[in-house]
Amino acid sequence: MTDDRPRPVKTTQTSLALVRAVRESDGATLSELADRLELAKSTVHNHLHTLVDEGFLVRDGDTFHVGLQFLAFGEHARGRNPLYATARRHVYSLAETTGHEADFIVEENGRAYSLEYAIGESSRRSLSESSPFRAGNRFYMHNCASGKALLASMSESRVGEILERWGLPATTDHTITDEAELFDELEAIRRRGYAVNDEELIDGYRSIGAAVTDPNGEVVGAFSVGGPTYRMATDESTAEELAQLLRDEIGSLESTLF
Amino acid sequence: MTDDRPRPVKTTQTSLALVRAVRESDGATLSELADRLELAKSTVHNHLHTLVDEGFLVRDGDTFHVGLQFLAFGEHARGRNPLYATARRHVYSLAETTGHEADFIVEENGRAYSLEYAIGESSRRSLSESSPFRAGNRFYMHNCASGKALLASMSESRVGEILERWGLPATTDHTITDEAELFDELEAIRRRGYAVNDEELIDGYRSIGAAVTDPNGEVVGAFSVGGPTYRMATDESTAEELAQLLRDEIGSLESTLF
DNA sequence: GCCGTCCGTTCGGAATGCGTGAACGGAAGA
DNA sequence: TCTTCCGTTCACGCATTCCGAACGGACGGC
Repeated sequence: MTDDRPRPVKTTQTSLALVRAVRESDGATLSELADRLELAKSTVHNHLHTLVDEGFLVRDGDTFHVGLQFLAFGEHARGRNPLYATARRHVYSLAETTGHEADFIVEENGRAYSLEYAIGESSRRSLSESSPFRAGNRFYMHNCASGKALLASMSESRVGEILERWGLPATTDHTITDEAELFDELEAIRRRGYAVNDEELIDGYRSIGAAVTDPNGEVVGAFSVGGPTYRMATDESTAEELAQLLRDEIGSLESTLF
Repeated sequence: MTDDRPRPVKTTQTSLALVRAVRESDGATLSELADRLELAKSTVHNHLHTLVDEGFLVRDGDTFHVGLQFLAFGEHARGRNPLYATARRHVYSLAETTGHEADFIVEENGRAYSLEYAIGESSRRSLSESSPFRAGNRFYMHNCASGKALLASMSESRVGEILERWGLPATTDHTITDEAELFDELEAIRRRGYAVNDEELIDGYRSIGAAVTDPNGEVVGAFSVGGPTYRMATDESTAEELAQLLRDEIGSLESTLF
């Protein structure tokens, strides 16, 4: 049900598809991309060269990479969020005090974007920095802890819009794919005060999240703390303990900003 | 002399021009953009909607903003640089010990991109965070300290290529616009061991920079430290002092990485 | 309460410029 | 040397983009 309301600009779409493909394969050659997207080499050629010219791709020998030009736009978008400067410090603080992975997430267009991500010392050593998480990551709202925390604080109609737009795609066997089940879960989150993600996003990854609301009661973002299942106990007391840390951090943020 | 070698994809160019315009005006409406780029409203309409659909723009009421989607690409590009993770810590360290602004810069396609930027406590208070600098910023090589430090460590032919591609545009009265003068300056930098930027980029801004080279002697990046002229003395001893700090930091980085 | 003006949106039509495929040249590797 | 891969070039035909005019809704002045 992804109706392209107005007439989409196909040329732009293919250019962007190329950029996306370059990122996904972490560098690709012209022929690889032509095969992958089923386009003529000459077509890809023209697109790649204009993208390089614009600074959005870089050529290194015969392989193309994502250009640093993106960084300025990304930083601009991130910096526009009034919470970012403050929230990032709390992410670092959370990562340090818990030793787990922490991030701050906001909603945009029905998707959850990580604005800052950090990993605690203890986890960093064992993971050797190989976490799939990183600032800028985009998630669905229904299968990550922060996303669910955000949804739980939204109006039912807003949640409905988001579900209609993005559905409930599954990424693991534990992902909630039933709408009624999700609404029950959101109710539980509101009661509990925090959200739990138990391998719903990635197998072997568990996390808990809590939302930040502004004085008008609008949700403006969410923090989460998580890690591999063997390091994140399931019992309620540990969860409560982490949730308390989240709440403290959020309280401190809210008192400085609002 | 910006010859578009192959046939540029004009549609992609206008899409990107729109994104750029949105960023420059920090949010813009459809009509504003149509006026600005001299395009029909319907054309802009189609472009904006596909860009929103792809997540590269967001719509907030009637104004469009740069989307968070850029962040993932930017972080990806930045993370590809093998020095980044280490260099960023040194940027923070430099900002803290000097109290000034510090950044780490790399060259891509003949331009200098800031990968990380930080501002020392003492400066932050007085500037109230209003610095024009930020990670992702793109500079010309010839009018910033790090850029000149990079050029000074490159082969003459490489420098020639860059100058041919980008020229020597002036941003202040102090910008070096003469090629011979620039080469003299680069010679002086090599002799001195560090580069100085005295209001060549922005009026009232002074900085010094030094390059990082890998074991093969290739330049891989540069650090710089700077601030408003009233806080950055011109006398050689202060410059030498800061240069020494830069050298120490670079030495420490090189010993951990190489 | 009405008209003027602004916004974004829609749609048919027309020319532009995008996409193709075949041919070229150059760099490796067999 | 011959093969095979790469990226590059070019002329052609048609899909697509771009336009302009018309529409509908929101706002504000008169």
